[in-house]
Amino acid sequence: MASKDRILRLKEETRINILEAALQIVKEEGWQALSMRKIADVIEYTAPIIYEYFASKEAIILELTRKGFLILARDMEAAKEKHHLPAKQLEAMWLAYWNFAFAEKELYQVMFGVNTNCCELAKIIPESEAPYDLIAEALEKMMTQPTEDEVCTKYFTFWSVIHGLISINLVNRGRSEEMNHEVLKTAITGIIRTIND
Amino acid sequence: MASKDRILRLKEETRINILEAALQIVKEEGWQALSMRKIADVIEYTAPIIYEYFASKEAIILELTRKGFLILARDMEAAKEKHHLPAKQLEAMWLAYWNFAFAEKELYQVMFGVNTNCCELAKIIPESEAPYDLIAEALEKMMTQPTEDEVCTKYFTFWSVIHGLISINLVNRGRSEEMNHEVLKTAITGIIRTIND
DNA sequence: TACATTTGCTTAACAGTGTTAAATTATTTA
DNA sequence: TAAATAATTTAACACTGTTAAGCAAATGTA
Repeated sequence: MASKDRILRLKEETRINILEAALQIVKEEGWQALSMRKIADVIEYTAPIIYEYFASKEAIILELTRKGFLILARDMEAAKEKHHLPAKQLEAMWLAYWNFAFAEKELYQVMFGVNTNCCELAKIIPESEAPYDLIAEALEKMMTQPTEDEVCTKYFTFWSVIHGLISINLVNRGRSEEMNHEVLKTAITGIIRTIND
Repeated sequence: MASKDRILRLKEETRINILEAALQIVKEEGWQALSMRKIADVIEYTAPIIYEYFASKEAIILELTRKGFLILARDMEAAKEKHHLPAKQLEAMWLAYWNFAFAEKELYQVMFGVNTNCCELAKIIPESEAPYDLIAEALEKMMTQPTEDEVCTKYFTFWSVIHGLISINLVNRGRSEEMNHEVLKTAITGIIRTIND
């Protein structure tokens, strides 16, 4: 009964088609536009048959998330293998991580909970620039020859660490209080040390 | 006609009620559970009257976002005023920022695009731990006396900077390529310097 | 070949969403 | 009191995820 195999192969194929269709829609219109009926449209079926392959929309998203982690791991491993010095390996792996985030930004978004809906905030909400102004003022006083560019760079360095740590804590909550404190301290003193340097 | 004033005051009041109801629902059930009909239930009206006060659900969310930025700015200003040394001011302001994020985590989420849906990822997707394993291995080789705790701390320090910078770039896209590179380099070399220190 | 059964797929439906228009009720004005 | 205006609701539309019922084609069995 080789026809059984053929049918199983076909089923596996539409499973893949569903995932590909979903990712295609997300890449074209964003996560919020993803719907079961749209996926069905792309694979030229009606919505209910998707449930023969996935328990829910959530399950499809989860599978894409899993695929994302597999690609990320593959990229980081490849980067690691190109070097022998641990320090170089570190640098290469984080660069691979960085590149992955932008090459597969839709996957990165769902893997680490990054919403892109609220872009161009400053134009709609002017108040959103207050934090920058406050920090920039202090930074300028600390620098011997402050330039707009340098202040901005330092600001983003600080902001990145802190926002990153907050995001990580909010998304997969937990971590010990001490570790957070340690991370913050290490990062902030490390960055402050690089001012006028 | 003082009754005009009274009516205007009442209208202003239900406007506030709508915003408070929305925030209440979000705090109790999360952003994804927020709906116009639920808001209407809380303020004891039917959904359509909300449109007399806000053009859309999006507008309500935007107003809450704005309120969030106002609170954040107030907190940071208060922190700044308590110190004179710019370095101390910086530290205090970032701490205020940090505290705000957890005190008003729902507001922080919508202000900076942090999704909390995908928590406890490691339990559902084991592959999500691969990046940690890869990085940890390299970190251990670099440390003279590596402990699990220390490796973890360093990992999170790195991850925070990079994820933070990525998030910021994805959410309000833009920034110059050079600045990103500069921020990354500054942060990474700064952190590496603190290893075995 | 003829019938029964399973499979693949679709249509219809339910409960929910944001949003709008029409209908209704209450309030104010003349 | 009657007319006009404002406040509020009901009904509806187009969408969402999801489930159950129906149908039609392929398959298994006699």
